[in-house]
Amino acid sequence: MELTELEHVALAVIWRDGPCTPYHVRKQFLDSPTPRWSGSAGALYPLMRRIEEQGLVTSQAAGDDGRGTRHYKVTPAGRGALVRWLRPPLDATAIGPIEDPIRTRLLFVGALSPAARRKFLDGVTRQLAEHVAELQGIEEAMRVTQDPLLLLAARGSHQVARARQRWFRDVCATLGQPSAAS
Amino acid sequence: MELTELEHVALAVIWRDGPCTPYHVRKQFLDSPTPRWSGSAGALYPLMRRIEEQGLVTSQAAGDDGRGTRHYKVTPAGRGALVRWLRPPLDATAIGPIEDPIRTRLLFVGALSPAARRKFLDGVTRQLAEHVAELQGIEEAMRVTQDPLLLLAARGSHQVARARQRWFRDVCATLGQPSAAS
DNA sequence: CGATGCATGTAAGCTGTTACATGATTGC
DNA sequence: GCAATCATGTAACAGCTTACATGCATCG
Repeated sequence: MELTELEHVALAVIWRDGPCTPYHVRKQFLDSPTPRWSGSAGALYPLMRRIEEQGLVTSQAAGDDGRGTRHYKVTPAGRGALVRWLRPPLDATAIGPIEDPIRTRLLFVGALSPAARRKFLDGVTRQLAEHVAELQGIEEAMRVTQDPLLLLAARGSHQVARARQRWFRDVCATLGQPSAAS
Repeated sequence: MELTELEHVALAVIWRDGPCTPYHVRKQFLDSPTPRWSGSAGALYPLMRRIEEQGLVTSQAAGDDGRGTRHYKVTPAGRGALVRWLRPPLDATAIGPIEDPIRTRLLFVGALSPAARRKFLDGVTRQLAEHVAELQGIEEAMRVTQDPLLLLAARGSHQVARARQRWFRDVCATLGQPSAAS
């Protein structure tokens, strides 16, 4: 009966975007600038039937549509589940440490020759710079949409990416000079 | 033939910690301060047999052990796979945007009443402060171990967490002044 | 010598992905 | 009217987790 993160987010999208189709929900994931889920049909169509069986949403056939499209909206019970999801204290996995594949790889740079290690540091520095620039662009774009929540979210990913970039500069400074540490 | 992230990390641990047992590898995940995988036996025992079949590691029975313990070490081919994993350009999922469940939830705070929204902002602020303090403690602990890579990694999670905390202060300022006194 | 924890391993299940199939709609 | 895309859906699989089973070791 416990909902997964994806189920919660799908429920939240249905709440926010009124009666809407499974495809609309999918598109939120497909179009997300910071994709965490693929928005695959194989995940979402069964998911929406599942939460309907649990009484969190109801659906209604779209009369004029020949392919059996159904429009979903949240029930009071679904609204309750949504509010519980947002009510502190948030569970540890929501607050907890964020995974960072670069940090993971860094632990094993000892496997590289000095030359390869320098290439690693330089390459990642460059890729991080590109990544930060991209997120900055997204933030600009969100500023135009006038949606304060989307803008705040975009600022979040941008700022976290910049912190990561600053951290990696530190890493380069520490590892770049051989025997600078002791 | 393409290795997953967990397979790569396990391979890297075997490289770093010399001939070692599956249980040793498991423990690295079990004891990690920033856990991404559970270190479950069900994942790791089959995994290590799998990468042995691929010729990335070899194993050898520990003579004096009655339970068939085997010690694994990486082969030249495994070393090659490890180096390829670390060679830029890193794939997009390694560089790309970091997921943040708080950011996700923020998009739907509109579902909350003003009072509940205030509780959300205050509660998350407090939880983030605790989280940052914990990561700071881990960084201090790593400073003592004298391992520069572990220290850099701990600094990374700490600094990213602080950036997230600063961002959330911005969020609070934008969405309504919380009673943030602490 | 019995309880507790260390260590190896398996079975089943959950969650989501990729790939495919198919019908409806739209644009040229 | 035909191709491209929109939209719905299913089947098979991948990757990991939880829960269990079991043998060895250690310490009171």
